[in-house]
Amino acid sequence: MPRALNTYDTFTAIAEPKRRELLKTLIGRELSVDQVVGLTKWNQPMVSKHLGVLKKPGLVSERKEGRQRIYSVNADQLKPIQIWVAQFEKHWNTQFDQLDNYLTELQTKGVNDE
Amino acid sequence: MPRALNTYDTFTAIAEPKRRELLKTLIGRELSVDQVVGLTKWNQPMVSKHLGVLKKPGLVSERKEGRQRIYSVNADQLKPIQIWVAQFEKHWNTQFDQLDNYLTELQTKGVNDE
DNA sequence: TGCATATATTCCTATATAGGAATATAAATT
DNA sequence: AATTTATATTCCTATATAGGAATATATGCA
Repeated sequence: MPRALNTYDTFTAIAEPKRRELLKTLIGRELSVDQVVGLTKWNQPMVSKHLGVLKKPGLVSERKEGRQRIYSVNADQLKPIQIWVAQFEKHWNTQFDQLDNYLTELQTKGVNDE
Repeated sequence: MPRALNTYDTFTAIAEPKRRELLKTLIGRELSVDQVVGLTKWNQPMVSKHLGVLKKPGLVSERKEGRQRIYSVNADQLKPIQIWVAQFEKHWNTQFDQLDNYLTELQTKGVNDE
């Protein structure tokens, strides 16, 4: 079998790079599907489909306005992720120089998945 | 196509509930495969396979000791997740009562994916 | 009503992959 | 060497699902 039958919880939704990109595109603003298409250069059905997946666990909300659908991020829905990761925080390597190295490296190379 | 060809980055690795459970089991201690089998009650090949997936993005490390392989979590590898989620933090609903409700709810019902 | 615009859905295909069963490898012990 | 113990791998199957193409739906406008 593939990933368990439940699929499309928050963790699964953000496992897909395109959907992370989509969420980032929507940060702090409301966009119609067409505007997202313009920004991402993806074809329209692809945008609609990924937005649909993000909608299932409530990561995005949708609002009708004329014939447009305006989407926005429900950032709150990422809290479960944050909380889950936080369990591991106290076991991070907390030495300052290493954290510093890490951040420097990020600035230099960029994060893999933004 | 399924999820992009890259698969098995950190985000994908933790999208699987069993693997999250596995990581949690390993927090703060070193365990042999057999010990993990004992704790999880999964069959041995399943444990080995999931550990293998977690090893690819470096979420766990493995060390030989006799005929055992001792696994431990590299919590640091979850930083990219933390950093990615942090982009959205400032857009969270920050009202105290709501956060409080949320935490209370967590205590009551437990988190969906622990 | 008819047409244009905006978005969603359906159909299709390729492929990743979780899980089970069986087997292979590797190390220790006798 | 043979056996036992610990772990990994291979083979198989079912299924989820990303992406493309085509189509459907829904709304607004002339």
